[in-house]
Amino acid sequence: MDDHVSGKGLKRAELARRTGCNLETIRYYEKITMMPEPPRTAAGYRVYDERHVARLRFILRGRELGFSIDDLRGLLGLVDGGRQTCAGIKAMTERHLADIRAKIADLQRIEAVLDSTAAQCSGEQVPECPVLEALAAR
Amino acid sequence: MDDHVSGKGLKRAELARRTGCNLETIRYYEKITMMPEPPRTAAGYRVYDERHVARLRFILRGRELGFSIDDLRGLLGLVDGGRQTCAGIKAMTERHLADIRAKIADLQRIEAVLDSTAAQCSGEQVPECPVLEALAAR
DNA sequence: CTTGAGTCTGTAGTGACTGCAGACCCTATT
DNA sequence: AATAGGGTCTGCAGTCACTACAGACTCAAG
Repeated sequence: MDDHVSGKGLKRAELARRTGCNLETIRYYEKITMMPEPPRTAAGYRVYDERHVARLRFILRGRELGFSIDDLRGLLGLVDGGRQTCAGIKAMTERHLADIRAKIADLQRIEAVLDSTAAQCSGEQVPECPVLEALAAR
Repeated sequence: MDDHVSGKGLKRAELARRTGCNLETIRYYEKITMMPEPPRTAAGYRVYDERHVARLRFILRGRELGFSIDDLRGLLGLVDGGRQTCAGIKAMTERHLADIRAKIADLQRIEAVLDSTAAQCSGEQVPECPVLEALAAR
């Protein structure tokens, strides 16, 4: 073991497990500079610590909330720079919130169409299916 | 002009305009066999007719409603084959509806998080921004 | 000392497009 | 008839955010 101090020095798989991130995605985030290059063991194995865990969780959570990689780069830039203009973050969040709401509205419209057309389906083998007609209609 | 009969024989740009589809996407749909290869003029220009318009609208509408290309391939296969088992289509639609509903639920959860955290933003330049903390939290 | 699991690298594939370069072609104007 | 401009053709590269793989290496356990 390169480290035997309790809890310190995670390998890639361990970081993946602790964050729920896909193994390869960690390497990908490093490549696109979303994650810093971690120190390595003599053999070249990546060694992560708690700050890496926190940062990766931040990224994953942001992605879960629908922020793009670029949005998160902005957010992380603020964190890294230390000068967090809360107003800026708020504005960004609110833009994003508007996006989310638009998406919800879209999906609800789709839901209504699908729901009403599926309800009309007899299940029989008929030449015209209401779902197909709903798709064809304009 | 290759055709001068009213309304017949659309060129690619015209099909794009009439359906709202991107010009290149038409060619893409042809390549992945979602759209049939249309007849060509002597010079090699694609010539579309009303059936192409209808089919492309069907595809675009389906995509708008969140069906994948593969879903639509299935749907179109039924249409093309003539043997439309309405029950099958209904089942597919209902699976898809469940997906849509799950997506709506997800987005609403995200909306709630973003909304409440953005609301806490003072707009001042503080060391800790609630949005950032919401992201970091787990 | 071997075996099996984990890690390393670079690269290719995914889905659903979108964009571009360079060669043709067609129409209208000079 | 020559030319200028648009539209169209082709193949291929790029996008986004990953995900998967092949082949070489390293490490700990039996």
